[in-house]
Formats: sequence, structure tokens, C-alpha cells
Amino acid sequence: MFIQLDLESAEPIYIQLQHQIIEGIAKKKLQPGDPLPSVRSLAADIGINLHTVNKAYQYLKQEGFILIHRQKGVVINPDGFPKADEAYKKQLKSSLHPLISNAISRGLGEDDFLRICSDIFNKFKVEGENG
Amino acid sequence: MFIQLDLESAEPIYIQLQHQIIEGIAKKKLQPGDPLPSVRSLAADIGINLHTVNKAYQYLKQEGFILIHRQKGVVINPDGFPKADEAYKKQLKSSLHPLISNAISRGLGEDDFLRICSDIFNKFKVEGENG
Amino acid sequence: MFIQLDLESAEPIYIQLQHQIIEGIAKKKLQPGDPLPSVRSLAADIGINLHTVNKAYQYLKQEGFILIHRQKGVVINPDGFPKADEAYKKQLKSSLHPLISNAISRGLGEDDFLRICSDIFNKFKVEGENG
Amino acid sequence: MFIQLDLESAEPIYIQLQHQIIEGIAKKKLQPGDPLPSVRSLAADIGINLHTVNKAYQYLKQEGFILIHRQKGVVINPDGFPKADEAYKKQLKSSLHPLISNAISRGLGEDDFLRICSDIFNKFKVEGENG
DNA sequence: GTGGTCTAGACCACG
DNA sequence: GTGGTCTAGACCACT
Repeated sequence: MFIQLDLESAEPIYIQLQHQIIEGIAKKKLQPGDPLPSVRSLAADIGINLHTVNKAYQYLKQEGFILIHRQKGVVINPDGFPKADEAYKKQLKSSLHPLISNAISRGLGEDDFLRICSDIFNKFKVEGENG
Repeated sequence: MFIQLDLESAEPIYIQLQHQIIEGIAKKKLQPGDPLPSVRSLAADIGINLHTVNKAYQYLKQEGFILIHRQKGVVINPDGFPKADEAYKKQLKSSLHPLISNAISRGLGEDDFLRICSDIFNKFKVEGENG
Repeated sequence: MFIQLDLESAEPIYIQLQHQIIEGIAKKKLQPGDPLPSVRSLAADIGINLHTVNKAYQYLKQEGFILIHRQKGVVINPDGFPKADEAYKKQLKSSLHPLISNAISRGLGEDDFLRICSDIFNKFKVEGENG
Repeated sequence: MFIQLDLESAEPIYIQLQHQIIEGIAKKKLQPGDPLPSVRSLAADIGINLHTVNKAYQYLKQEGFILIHRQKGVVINPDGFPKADEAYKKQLKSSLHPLISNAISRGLGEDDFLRICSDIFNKFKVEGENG
């Protein structure tokens, strides 16, 4: 796996794990129907606790990114991914809000901010095509 | 004060408080040199503990948004605000990264994402001019 | 632990604690990667409040001397220590300034002052080699 | 007067005031027998509280840097200054100790440290000759 | 069991 | 009256 965790980060491990997997999807390293390691094997692989992996998987399942079959194991949702509905957009806005107010306070203009976002988007595109 | 907290939120109160004050700065409700309530009065005002207010103030002081005068109380930094240096941009990118990978996974395109950002920027501009 | 505090001192306990730990690093009693006691156990050990220990730890973490693992506890930064950058030197100078002006006023010459500094350095070297 | 205070500093004002006056002595701007402003006039001059000036003066008097005559006012001690006795040296060492352990931890060598001290001494010499 | 967060209440230094 | 410091005790998130 391509999972990269920072055990010393203030960010909880299960959150990092969610991000890494969603990032794998965004970069198309993980495509609908692709299998994911079992909770046990992934935990052993990364060297973290079972519960931590499970917590991340449960969130991804709940959000519709993955399916968890009792026997078949874990797969990327073959029916596509959760849509960007209003609830999601609302949550996205509330995440962006403090970032943007901070940027404005520091004198970082809208253009600069949008370019930074754009750069990140491009990074995903390129890696998605090549990786 | 215009502080609006959600005591039920998973977001720590002192973080919300930081955001609210930085937002006040972004909206120009709080201008350089403006006084802020004392930890005690703000705590009493909002109905939270003074240590919680203090924690938020200490962060804002450390970041350079406010000055804590020894006995005179707290003021918005009259010498302007922290610059958007490389360290800040790096931190901003790492905050945006998971948001954007999530957006891509959900099929929210770059244009939509940028428009949402832009909308938030505009909201600040308008409120900054009128408020 | 080798921590020695003076609870009667005007110097805040958490500052003394910071000094003691940095001194431990300087004397190489504490080496990169070494574990430090948890806030709770150290607090109980010394007989002070855990918040006081935590305050000292937070400062040392911020300065880069230690890492606070999520649940694993606290370790001396295995990647080495903060560098003596310009910001640090500036702060060091402003700390030395009043000490030196006082020394001059009392007729303590540069040679004597430097020798006192040198003695302290030597003490650290010797203890570092033997301790 | 040449007093320069930073009202926003974490350093108490009366401490800054002590430092400034001792610095004036070190730079020979203030010589034995020279008059100092009264508590009232200095407080008014700098725009701080009477008690603050008084607290600084009392310390300087106690240490032997100044004399306070009830009628004649305040003068720099005409009989010279307090000597660098053992008590003073002990206190100096305990002030230097944490500075030096910090320096060592950050990889600042003895030579660099001594040169920084030396530079500050030279600054006083030059200003003492010209000022 | 670990650190993170929050509350409550106290004393002190400062001005 | 202000912030700084310390204590005591509690609940929660994380692993």
C-alpha cells in the first residue's frame, strides 16, 4: 500500500488513514471495485491498532466510499462515489470558512488562494494520469 | 461582542473562538488597535471558563494577531498582521489537500470548488465594506 | 528522574521544568529518542499538577526539543534539536544584554564574565562525558 | 531621559526600568553623583504609574546603585557601585545556566557563545567612550 | 493509560 | 482589575 502516516502528527491516525484512502481514490490509484486490505492485514502492515483501521473503514463505508463484505472483504464502492450533495457542500464551506478568513487576515488575496487550490487540483490530475 | 459559539460542536471551544476573532479581523469588524474584552469579561460574557478564553488568546498572541498588554488588556495588533509566509502557505496547502481530494472523489470539479471559495471571499468583501 | 525543582522559587515551576529538561539534553542525560515520563506520572512523581507539567511539555514540543506522540507518550526529538538560528541568537542577545550591563556596572570585567561562562560550559562537557 | 520601554513586552515595566538605568550606568551616560528624575516626574515623563517607578528605584537603592534623599531627590551613588561579590556571582551563574544549557542543546558552541558576549561588551565600551 | 479539553476556584504580580 | 500561575478534578478521544 501507498499509505503514509505521521504517527507524531496531532492529526489522529484514523483521520490520516481516511485522507490517504480518499486521496488514493482522487488520484485514481484506487478505482471502483478494487480490493482493499482487510482490517487485520492493513493494521499489521502499517503497524497500528486494529481499532484505528476499523474506525477509518467505518467512516469510509458510512460515506459510501467503500463496501465491507463480511466474507469478500473490503472493496472500493463499485457503484461510484458519494455525490457532492448540499450537505457535503455545506460542510465543505464550513471547513473552508476559517481557512479563508485566516488567509484574508494575513493579506493573502483571493487570486493567490485560488491559484494554490488550482495547483493542488493539477497535482491530482497529473498523478491521476501517470500513476 | 459578535462571538457565536456552538458548545455542542466537536470543534474545541478555544478553536472556535480563534476562528471567530480571526473572522472578525477578516471582516474588518476588528481593526488594528481595537481593544478586545479581558479574558474574564469575555468568558463571563460567553459563559465559558476563563482558561478557555485564555488559550485562544495565547494562540492569537503567538501568531501575532493580538497583543496582550500587561495590565491594559488585549488589543488587535496595531502593527498589522502576520504575513502569508512560506510556512503559512505550506500549512494552508496541507489543510486544503484533504478537502480537495475529498472533493475530487465526490466528483466536485475544480471550477465548482473555486467558485465556492470565491463566494466565501466575496462574502467577506461585502461584509467588510458594509459591516 | 533527575528533576530538581524549587517550589518556593519565584521562578514558575513550568519554567524550571523546561530548564531541567533542556539541561538534561545539554548534559546528554537525555538523548534523541529517549522516552520522557507521561504528564501524569511526572506530575505525580514531582508532586505537582499535571497541567503544570503539560505546560512545560507544550513549550518544549513547540520549540522542537520533544515530540508528543498521540498515545505513546513523550520522547526526546529523535531528529535532533532546534538550530541556533537568527531568531534564537537575537533572543539570546536580549537575554544577555541586561546581565552584561549589570556586570559592567558592578565592575566585573569582560574576562571575568567570559571565564564564568566558560566554567559553566566546561561543567556541561565534563558531566556530559561522565554522566 | 533615554529610557526606552516596551509596554507590550512580557517583561514587567519596573524590570525594564531597572535594566535601562543600569544600562545607562554601564554606558557611563549616568555617572556617580548624577541626579535622576524624581519618582513623580519620571513617571509623568514616561507615562507610567508612580508605583512602577518607585518599585524600580527601591530595587536600585537596595542594590546600591542609587541613593534616595528625602529632600535632595535621587542620585546615582557617588561612592561607586556595588561590587561583584560572591552572592552576585552566584546569582549571575544561575541566570547564565539555563541560557548556556539551551545554547548547547541547540548546537551553539562555546566559542560562538563567548563571541556573542564579547560583542555585547564591545558595544558597551564603544558607546561608553562616545556617548 | 495517554494526551486533549474544559471547568472551578485560588493566589499573586503588576500597574 | 488585569493577566500569570497553580491546583484539583472531570470527561473525552485515541490507541
